[in-house]
Amino acid sequence: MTEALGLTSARWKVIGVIALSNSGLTVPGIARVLGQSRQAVQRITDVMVTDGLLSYQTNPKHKRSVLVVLTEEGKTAYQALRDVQDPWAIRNTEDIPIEDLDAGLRLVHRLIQKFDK
Amino acid sequence: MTEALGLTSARWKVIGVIALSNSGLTVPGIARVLGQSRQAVQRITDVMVTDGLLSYQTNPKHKRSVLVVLTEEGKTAYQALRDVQDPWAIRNTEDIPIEDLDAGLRLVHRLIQKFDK
DNA sequence: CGACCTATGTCAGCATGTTGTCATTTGACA
DNA sequence: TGTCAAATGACAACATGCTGACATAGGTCG
Repeated sequence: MTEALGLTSARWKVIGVIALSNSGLTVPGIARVLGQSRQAVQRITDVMVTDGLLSYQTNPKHKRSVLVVLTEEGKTAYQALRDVQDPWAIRNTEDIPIEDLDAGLRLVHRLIQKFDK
Repeated sequence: MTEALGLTSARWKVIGVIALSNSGLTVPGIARVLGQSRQAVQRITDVMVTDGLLSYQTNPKHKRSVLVVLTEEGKTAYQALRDVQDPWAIRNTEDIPIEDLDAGLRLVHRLIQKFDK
């Protein structure tokens, strides 16, 4: 799904997190949201900045830890992604009772919470 | 969980597949069961043979594609794994109604089947 | 039997993720 | 204000996975 847009799943995740934030996130911040190491995120964002999807912005609250924001190209990619993914998600779930999906989601959350302990 | 046994999750997966087979599997066969590339499995099994967990056995049905079998050390590791994982699985699910777990499993299977289409 | 497609082994390059280490910046606290 | 722990950046080593490519073995069909 991401391939047609020139993205990969890892970049998709990063774009998604940033798109849902208001004023940009630091690299370690993105890592915390994704539950990944900051080093892994750093590598991805560096490449994405090179590719023009993201840009680093001065962080008024921290001298070294810059904020990661979407460029116009990044925002376009995010929207293109949504235009593909949303219909896909609907297509694959529309014939399943909402109660079933909800119960499944609650079960998964419950298990995750147990595993984190 | 695997770390204490000197294993990794990738090796765990391979051992599990082989343990459930009767007379050994070929590398591409393991890959098909796991839904992974044969190259990825080949790399893992090569290391595991070096480490003494697996051994390659002549395949009467194929000159080049050998069978992968568990060594005694491999069987011991598998059992040690089960001794840790089974209680863990029970511990994390015993207070959840079996109907809920079953419904969740059916939902996941249903979604996977949709995604595969 | 020979041609041809498929399966397999093998090597290479790449993407994604982890952990460990060390220097530097931040921020809280005595 | 000085100290010190936590957070961050940066680099390295490694594990796991993918795809592509090429040669060889297996099996089917004319």
